[in-house]
Amino acid sequence: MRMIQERALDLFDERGFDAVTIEEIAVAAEVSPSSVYRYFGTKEGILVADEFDLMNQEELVDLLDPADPVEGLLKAVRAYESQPPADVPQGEAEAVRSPWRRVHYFFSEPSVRMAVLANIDRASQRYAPLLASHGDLSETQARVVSNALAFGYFAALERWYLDGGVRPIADYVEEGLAPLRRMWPSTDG
Amino acid sequence: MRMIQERALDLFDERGFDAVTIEEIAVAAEVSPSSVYRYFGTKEGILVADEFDLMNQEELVDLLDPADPVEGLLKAVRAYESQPPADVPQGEAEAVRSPWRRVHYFFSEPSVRMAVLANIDRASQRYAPLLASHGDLSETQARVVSNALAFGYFAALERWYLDGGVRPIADYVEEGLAPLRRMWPSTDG
DNA sequence: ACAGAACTGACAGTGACTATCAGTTCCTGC
DNA sequence: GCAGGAACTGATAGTCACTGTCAGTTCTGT
Repeated sequence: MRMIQERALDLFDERGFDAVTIEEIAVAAEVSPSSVYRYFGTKEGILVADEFDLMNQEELVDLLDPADPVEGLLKAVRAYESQPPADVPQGEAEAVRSPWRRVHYFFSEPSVRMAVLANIDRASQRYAPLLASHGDLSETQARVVSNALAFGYFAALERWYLDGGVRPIADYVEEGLAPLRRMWPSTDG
Repeated sequence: MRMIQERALDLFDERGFDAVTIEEIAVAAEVSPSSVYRYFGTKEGILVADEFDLMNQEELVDLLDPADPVEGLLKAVRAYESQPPADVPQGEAEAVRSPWRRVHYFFSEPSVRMAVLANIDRASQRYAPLLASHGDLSETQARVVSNALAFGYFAALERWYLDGGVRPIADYVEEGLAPLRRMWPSTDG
């Protein structure tokens, strides 16, 4: 399954997202096209799959403290960035390990961008109830704030991408989401 | 062109979005499938097209005052809601005029939802520079805040939909986006 | 009346995605 | 060991959204 992702990524980098067919990916990964769809559902899913499981884990309920969600989000991003590089041979170099290679397609390929938006939307839908139950927000407000955080993160990630991915993502999240912190005046300063 | 939209909407209401093909829509609207694609680009576009031209107009630069964008957004929504009913015969009843009929698909049909998200994303991208130039936000912050507003509006609209569309949309926007107002403390209270 | 632009329909083709069926592997109870 | 079922995989056929192109038509401006 990781095999499919890596082979697909190789082909995408080589010839572009649109120019690669599922059939070719299947051949390169030595599986059937059926299996590709079983695993990822869509072509975009190969790139987007579980990218935001970062937000899926129930364990993150603690992390995304409703009293200060921005700080929680920052913690999650920092944890993600500092996580031990995936079980990839060190020699394969940064290109494989770094999020850049995949994230690049999030913002350069329109259909992938849409898939990411949909994923963030789903993550936000799951998070909103937590915000409503633990905070002092109405359901509507919780949904709005949840979207503000989730898509605010997306905006920060895009800035990171547009800057070439040199500085840590967390820097952009911290700076970009600073205005949103005013929403919780009790934790200001 | 409005003909295509209305005929398509009739078919969607009758048999469901997925069960209707572009071919059938073309036949019903007495045009060729080519024309449908020329006008709307995608099947979802028939429902989503210019739904957010509300935000496209440059005239809204004045409306979406960077000093108080939430209030500006509210004004825009109120203006949209109170606009004279489209040139539809009065007899055809509310169902055609009201936004409900189309918005319904925004939240019930996943692919349409994705298209709406993409549209909001584009609108936000256009608005962010205004926020950066007129306000005291960095580019990254402007982008984040722009997304917070745009997708916050989306969340409020969904709540309106989930409630059955009985109260005005502006009510949900006003209530839902209240927390975001704290971002501009100067205009608070 | 005429040249060119703008619009439309017809056609052929691509490829993502679905549904279904049959074969294989793996896990369980006896 | 071995029947039986669940889980996984591959193969096939089919649908349909979407693209590109070309020819015919209508609508300009001069």
